[in-house]
Amino acid sequence: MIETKIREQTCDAIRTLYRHELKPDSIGLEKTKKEIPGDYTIVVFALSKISRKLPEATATEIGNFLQHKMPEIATFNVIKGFLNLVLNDHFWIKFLSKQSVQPAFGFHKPRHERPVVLEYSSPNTNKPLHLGHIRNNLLGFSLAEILKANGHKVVKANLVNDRGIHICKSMLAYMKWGQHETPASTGIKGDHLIGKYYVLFNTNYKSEIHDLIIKGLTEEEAERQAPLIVEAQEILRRWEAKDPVTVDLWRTMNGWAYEGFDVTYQRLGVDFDKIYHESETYLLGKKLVMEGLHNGILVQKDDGSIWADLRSEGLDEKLLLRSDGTSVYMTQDLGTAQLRYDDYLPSNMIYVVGNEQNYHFDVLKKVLVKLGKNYAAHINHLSYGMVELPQGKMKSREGTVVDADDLLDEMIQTAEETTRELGKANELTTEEAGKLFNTIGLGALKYFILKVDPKKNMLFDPKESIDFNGNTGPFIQYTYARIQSLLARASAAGFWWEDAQISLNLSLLPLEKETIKRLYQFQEVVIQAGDELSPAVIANYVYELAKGFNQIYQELPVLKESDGEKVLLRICLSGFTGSVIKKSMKLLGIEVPDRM
RNA sequence: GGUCCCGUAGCUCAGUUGGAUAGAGCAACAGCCUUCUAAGCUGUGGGUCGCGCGUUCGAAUCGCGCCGGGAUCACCA
Repeated sequence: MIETKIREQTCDAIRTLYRHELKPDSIGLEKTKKEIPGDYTIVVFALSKISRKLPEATATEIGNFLQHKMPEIATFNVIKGFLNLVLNDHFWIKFLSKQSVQPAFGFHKPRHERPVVLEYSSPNTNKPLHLGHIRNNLLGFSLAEILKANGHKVVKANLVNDRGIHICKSMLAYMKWGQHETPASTGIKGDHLIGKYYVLFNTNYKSEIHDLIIKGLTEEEAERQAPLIVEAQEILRRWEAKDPVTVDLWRTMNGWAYEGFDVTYQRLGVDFDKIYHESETYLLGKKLVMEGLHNGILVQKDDGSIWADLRSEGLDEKLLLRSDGTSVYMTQDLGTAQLRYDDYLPSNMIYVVGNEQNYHFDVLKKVLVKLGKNYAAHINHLSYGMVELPQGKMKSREGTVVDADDLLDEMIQTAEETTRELGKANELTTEEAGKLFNTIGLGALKYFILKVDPKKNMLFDPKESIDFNGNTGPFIQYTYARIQSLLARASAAGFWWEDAQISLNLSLLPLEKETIKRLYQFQEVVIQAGDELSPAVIANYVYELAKGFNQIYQELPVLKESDGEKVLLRICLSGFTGSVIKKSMKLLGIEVPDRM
């Protein structure tokens, strides 16, 4: 990469001119601002201490040295302490003509090392997926693509939370009021049917609490003593005791949830290499806890409950096993971490989990360290922000959630309406049109979510449906489709961009050069997205790329250009841009249509 | 209350290993389709980067203190 070379040569310049050693990384190198002539800028303020000369003089000396040593540098200019280097067009055109045809451009060769286990999705089987889960799933899938592009082996793992008190609540409500209805008998998608009973439980539980408070109990007492919660706890005990009737219903209802989830996953276009079930990992967790107790690392209280004392590490005590011997969330997560480590010996275990669980992961790591597990250091919590509605946080129990399936339906429907209004689907078959609406609707949704920095909370307003103009998925898809149309016309005229022989002596217009430079950047953007675990880096990049291309498309003729050499250059530039758009979108899990 | 995160244009977001006059989109207004797809392009207006102090040649970016918002501190997950 040219940046590396500039850094190294700058160090060489400083060594030669000022007898001083610097590391290439310590050179302040950035892309030149748009309004100023130049491609790369070296910030020399800090170097003037070494040269003991004014910043301008230092910059000029280094500039002269670099221009002499690097044939890529055409000229340079100095503004205050900024040394702006102008690379010659030859360099950029050579890059374009060589790299545009490399299928692996921007991607790294597989590294032969231990895999990364990337956990994402991890639904609870007591309710259907909502917008928060969509963010999780899109982030997880995209990150897997990005890590693969960086040469990592990735195991996409889904840890299904299929046991616990929350499932028992849905089960209890079903036993009481279900009247043996099933997804088949009601026509309701399995996960939604279960969600219905979860809500039903909570409604009735709430009114029981209300009644008890009226009878004089405190809120806390009422929450603990309400008959429904006591019954649900009894079901959890029966389940852990493997009571056949309980296990049977549990298996049936979870099966409904899985059927429902599979449909939603498929629509979202996400998948997994490995499914873990809490019901299969909690026993290992229990075992780890018991070992810790016997080794004196954990403590047991009088009521039989088992705890980790983390007070010396700035946290509190943490329950690991209830007094009745049943497991909590942390118990199984200890087991899952161990299992995952044993299964893959991963170099890195990434958990895509919301930032509301930051404390959980602090505790998880510290407990594992206490238990002597060195792999705790490789646990990496990708803590993403909440999706908030205008009224605030979504709450399943209060019904203020944006359901995943409903949202997908709406997005696809809006895509259809918009496309028809523009009169664009007329020539397509029903099947093609359906696929296109799906591509656009999902593209809009996915891009909307992924363009935001994962770590930040984001707002979704259901009343203002997601846009299709401006900085959006469909805008980028549209740019891609335009390019494909252009290339089709080009090949009809006898030009194939893949084997275009571009003259290296052309001079570039500012718009052309800008886009070539941006294509060059793709390589570092992929690395940055991988380092930062941030699809948003890719999303913002591809938007800039598409925007820049649209400017070219609008202002410069491609096929109608009179200079044949220029036609080749622009076709090649168009084809390369299309290819990088497609790659970027693939890293986001977004498809691009050839026509729209 | 303790811990952590956030606060950039009317709205949604970029920009944060310190660098040049702080950027996009949406919304508003004004233009551009007899020429490669107008889901596009061009232009105008819109900012005490929450507030204050400090570090620095230089702060939206780093430090400290406030103000405002959120998360979490469960024998929930």
